[in-house]
Amino acid sequence: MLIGALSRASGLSKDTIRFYEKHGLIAVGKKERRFNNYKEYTEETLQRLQSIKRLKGFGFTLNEVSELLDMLDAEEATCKNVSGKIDEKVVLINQKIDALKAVRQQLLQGKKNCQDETGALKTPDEICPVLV
Amino acid sequence: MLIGALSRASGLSKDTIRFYEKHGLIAVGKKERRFNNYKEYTEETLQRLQSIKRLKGFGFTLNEVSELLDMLDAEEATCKNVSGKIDEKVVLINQKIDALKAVRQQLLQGKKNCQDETGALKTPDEICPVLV
DNA sequence: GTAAACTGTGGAGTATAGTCTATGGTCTGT
DNA sequence: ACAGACCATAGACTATACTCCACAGTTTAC
Repeated sequence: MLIGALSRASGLSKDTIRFYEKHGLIAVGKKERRFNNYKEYTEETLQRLQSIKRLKGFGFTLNEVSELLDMLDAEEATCKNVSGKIDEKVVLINQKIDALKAVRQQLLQGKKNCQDETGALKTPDEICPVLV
Repeated sequence: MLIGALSRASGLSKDTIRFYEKHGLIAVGKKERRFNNYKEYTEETLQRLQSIKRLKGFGFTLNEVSELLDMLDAEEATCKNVSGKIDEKVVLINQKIDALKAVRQQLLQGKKNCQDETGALKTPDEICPVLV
């Protein structure tokens, strides 16, 4: 399969596929080249791209996806190891959520200085204290 | 005040201050130059930098900070207008939190395929289905 | 008087995840 | 034979927010 077909089959642009290639997420060696230098991709590469899409959907960065695929290549992609990665990612996500909640809290707290007890703006047309 | 003093007073690096200058968050005109071309900063600039730090702490991006400071310059930084910006930001934060929760859910759901009812890994040493 | 510390400008590099452009070779249909 | 579609490579560009570097002039301390 040439890159155009791979692109259509995977739903990823040719540029993206070449980008993944350049960054080692999928590999195309010299032996897979046609006489005219066109790259010939295999079914496994397509499956690999689908794994990448799936893992990206899980919120993993390309670096993390790369690590996971490396584990697959090394036959170390066991449930135990992958679960470990998932747990790490969940911890990070929880941290991000907490950070966002804190920021939201800060914002609403700042806004409170403009509001009275009912939530209405006290002095809608004055310079807002949030900025100073 | 020269940039070194401003840097110490604001807690921002000289590079960061120059970066903000280049992007129009603070302004230094020709009249504020000493005879030797050194820039002379005013107390207002220091306060402006502190506003920037504060607003960044609220989770606003530099572009948003820029808009807010522009409102200040145009004397439109009223509680009403600023509250509007805060509300927009809170909506965005809520969206981000929801997206992160969805991703977390996906991850935990994926992990479930490796677990039995008690949460223990069923087949810890087999290739994890999450990757395929 | 000279070295260290400071200032100015412009531009490159960092991380993330691609997208877009340019140039040139190849293949397919008529 | 030639247009139009396809392929390869390299490098530029996007957004965000700086950080670092090089080079050059200035000021300060001993």
